[in-house]
Amino acid sequence: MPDATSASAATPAPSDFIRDIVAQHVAENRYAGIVTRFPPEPNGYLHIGHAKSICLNFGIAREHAGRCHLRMDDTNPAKEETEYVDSIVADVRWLIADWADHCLGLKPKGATPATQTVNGQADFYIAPAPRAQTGIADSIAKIENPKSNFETEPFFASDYFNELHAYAVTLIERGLAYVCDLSPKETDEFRGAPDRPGRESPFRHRSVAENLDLFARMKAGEFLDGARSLRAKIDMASPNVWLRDPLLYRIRHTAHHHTGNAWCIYPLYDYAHCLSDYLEGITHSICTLEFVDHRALYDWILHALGLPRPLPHQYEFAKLNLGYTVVSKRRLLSLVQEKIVTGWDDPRMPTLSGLRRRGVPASALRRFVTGVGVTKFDSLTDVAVLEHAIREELNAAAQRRLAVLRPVKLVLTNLAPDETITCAATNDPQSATPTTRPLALTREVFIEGDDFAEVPPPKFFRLKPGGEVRLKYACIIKCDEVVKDATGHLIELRCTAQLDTRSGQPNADKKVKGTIHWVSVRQCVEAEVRLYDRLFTVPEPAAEEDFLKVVNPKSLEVVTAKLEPSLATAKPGERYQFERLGYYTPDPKDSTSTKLVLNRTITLKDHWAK
RNA sequence: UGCCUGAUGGUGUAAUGGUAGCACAGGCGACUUUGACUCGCCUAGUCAUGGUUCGAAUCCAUGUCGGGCAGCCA
Repeated sequence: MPDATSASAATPAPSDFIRDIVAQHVAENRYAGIVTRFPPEPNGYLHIGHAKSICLNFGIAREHAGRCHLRMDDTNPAKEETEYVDSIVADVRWLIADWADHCLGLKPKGATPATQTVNGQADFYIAPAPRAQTGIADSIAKIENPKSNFETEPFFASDYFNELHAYAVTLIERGLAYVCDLSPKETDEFRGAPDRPGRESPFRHRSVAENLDLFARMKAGEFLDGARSLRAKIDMASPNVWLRDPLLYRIRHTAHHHTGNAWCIYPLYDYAHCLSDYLEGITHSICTLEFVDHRALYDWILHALGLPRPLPHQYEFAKLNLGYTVVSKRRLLSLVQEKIVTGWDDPRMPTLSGLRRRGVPASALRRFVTGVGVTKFDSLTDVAVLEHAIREELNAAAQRRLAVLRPVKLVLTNLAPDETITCAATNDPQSATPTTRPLALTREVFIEGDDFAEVPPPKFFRLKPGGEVRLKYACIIKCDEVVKDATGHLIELRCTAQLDTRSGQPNADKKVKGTIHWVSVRQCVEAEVRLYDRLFTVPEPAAEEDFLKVVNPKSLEVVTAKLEPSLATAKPGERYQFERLGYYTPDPKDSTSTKLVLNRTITLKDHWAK
């Protein structure tokens, strides 16, 4: 199987109960090929919970040389917008890049299902854009650039409205669906309760001819919203409430983002989803646990139609719950509206766009969700697992740099004011063939405020009065004097540099307990650095009565940092490890060539801090 | 007092009738010009009670606890 990343090449293919089922089907030759789908509703931004689903669906497609269709589940005209379609495509593209983009199933722009004959029976089918012809990378590029005349696009459930309508007519003709005049409120009352059977609608036994006529008039726009609906005729006494004559179509005189004003009746999820899967030739329709009860309806609709091709099946897994985070759309929205964050892509948000902006690599998200596994157990995953995955990826990929967040001036009294000593700093210590860059040591440097303590706590092995530490990549220094102003505030530290302890010098091997980072006062650059922390103070903010009350007031701290000069040209997309501090990346929105703005993706692990 | 679904260390997840393992977190130590990384060691678990079996996390029964379901949302 194709695999571009070395990290995942070393990782064995994941195994879980759904993959076991798929493998079984492959062994049995049940389908011609494996086709999954990721079907978001374009009414919000994708978040880390979606990442689990995306990686599962694309992962399975990838492991079986199959396809995963990206489909907009857009059957509700009132809630969906084109703006979201674009962000969803971009987020999915980013998450699967260099991993499963060869499995991304798209369709020719504007394509709708075609009629075909299977075993002498009429059938509808929508073919994906051929891989060889369009070239995934090419088609994606065009999708991402709306100015170009692209020829592929995601699948849209709304592209199937004609076929869905035809299927509904078939259901009516078979006496399996009827037009119901009950109001929404009455429908509710007639449905009964989980422990109490429902009652049949008085309109349940209309003739086929009357149902056909009424349904046609619904479509023609003769009735008001909610005045009538199309219902499946199943069983009002079923213990499964979703089988109590569920609604198939509702009337909505509302324009749709994709079909405009072509329709005033719109199919509901349960009706549209199984058939969309069928039309696209999906084999494994994987969704979350809340749809378990809907599976009987999924199967009922497909079987009621007597469709000629192999039917898709639905499988359910538990969605991701992550400690210290919320993902529900309502809560995410209120974080934005209450201005607790700056937007959907605020680096503290668990949205894919927020995580991306924060500097989290897509590979880290994939590593994370793979590690979490796929089960039916409703669990709460420790954020530490996510953080670990991020550090793993970044440790291997990020260039090392020196930066000081909270500068304290330090004077090397035995260096002349204009003297510079060039040191070699390692860029990539994890590499088999590390490279270096020059760093200038000067008389005045900045060190981290945290790295000096006038009254050191026990086991403090950084700088203290009379103590020695190594300046990373330079030499050992000794703190001779602490200079303070009249109010007792620290002005500067006066130290002696032991130049013969530099690399290559006679005493290079001299050991000291601590090594600290630094930047030259004369040669550094300044930057705004945004220090992010978790957004909430409790592991399960969604369980709070008011989750806004447990927002972490210190989730963002902004500092003006001093950076080594090589960082002056840092560009968005680049990721650095500031030694002894953490991983940082230029903010793609706010960082400019004249004003550097960096986001802290994550700190380094720090046992000492505990 | 309905239906569906689940329960393995602190957390997540393996073991599909045959040695309860892995990862994260935590602890101790080694290494270290990053208190990082890496490496070694350690802590800690089968919801309960019965049953079947030579043998049960696994199969059966009962119970307990958790999650989901009664939108013309998805």
